[in-house]
Amino acid sequence: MVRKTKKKDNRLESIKKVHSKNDHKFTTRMEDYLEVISELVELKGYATPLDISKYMNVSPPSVTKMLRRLDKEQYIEYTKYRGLKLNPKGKHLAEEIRQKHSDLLEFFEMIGVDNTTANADVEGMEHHLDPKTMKQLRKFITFLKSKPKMLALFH
Amino acid sequence: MVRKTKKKDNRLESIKKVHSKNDHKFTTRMEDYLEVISELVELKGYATPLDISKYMNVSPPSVTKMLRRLDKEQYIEYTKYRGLKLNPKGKHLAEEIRQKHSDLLEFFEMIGVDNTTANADVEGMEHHLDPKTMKQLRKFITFLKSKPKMLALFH
DNA sequence: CTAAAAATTTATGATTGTAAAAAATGATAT
DNA sequence: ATATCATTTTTTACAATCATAAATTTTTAG
Repeated sequence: MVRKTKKKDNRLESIKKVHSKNDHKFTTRMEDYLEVISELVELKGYATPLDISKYMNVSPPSVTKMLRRLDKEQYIEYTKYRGLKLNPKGKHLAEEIRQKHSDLLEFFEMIGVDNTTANADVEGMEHHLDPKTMKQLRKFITFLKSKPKMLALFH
Repeated sequence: MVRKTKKKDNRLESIKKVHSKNDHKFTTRMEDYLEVISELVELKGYATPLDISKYMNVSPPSVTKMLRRLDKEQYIEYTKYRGLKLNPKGKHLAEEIRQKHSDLLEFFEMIGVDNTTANADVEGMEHHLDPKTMKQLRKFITFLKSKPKMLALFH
């Protein structure tokens, strides 16, 4: 009796802890933009507001506003009409997200999730995973890769 | 050359697809509230605005507003000052989230993520996973459980 | 030097949050 | 049983984030 209550209580307590205000300066939306910007820079060497708007599926004015925000918070250096450059801070964060994205995608495809679904899920999830979790996941992926026969058994 | 560009393009295309407007009637915030409400109902038989506000870490007025929204969208039946009841629609959604939560938690703990971290990550992720992905994950968890020696090898 | 394209500004809307004030409920003391 | 008072709940007024449409400005291409 007490045990059961205790367990549920813990669950609610966990949920509560998660919902407590975190003083993060960056929102997941900022991360989304940063990821797209970083992909574009990687791909073409630069990122225009129009391209960003296309891949974020938002209107150009939304992009302009976010660019100002990202500049103010030092993730990018942005000069209006002149373009933008990722700052070290932004580069670092984008790299972290890209790494998470890759790892999660690899894992999902390993366990048989189709590419489209995996990409969609990863895009939603990637902002919410602790480095500790990612470390364990990477370790596990490596382990799985070292046991190809085992994974074959699963499929 | 072309190959590399092609691959990156696909990645951006995937990201784009994910950010396209989905006409979901419910936001992840609504899901968060619904989850807490469902936990409270499970635990105490009812959910008061004050309790909800405590576990969501928001102020009571925020709760009142969300309750109206959830009522309008038919997830709960809410009569002011009188309490609330989960509708089938809300019950179903909450159950789905709880199931995801449990499964994800189980998996993370299997691969060695501590309970606190796992709970935090799961709370953030759970709203973003496709049923197809969850199905594969459950299948994989079952598989792992059937191979305890293998998992021991990982740890 | 234009005309088209791209980028930005302005005005505004939806969602989600708060603080402070008001209203309703419920518990207690007579 | 009811008047009173503390607690809970709701309303009101307003803020932050992120979005858009329409108008404007800047850049760029011919």
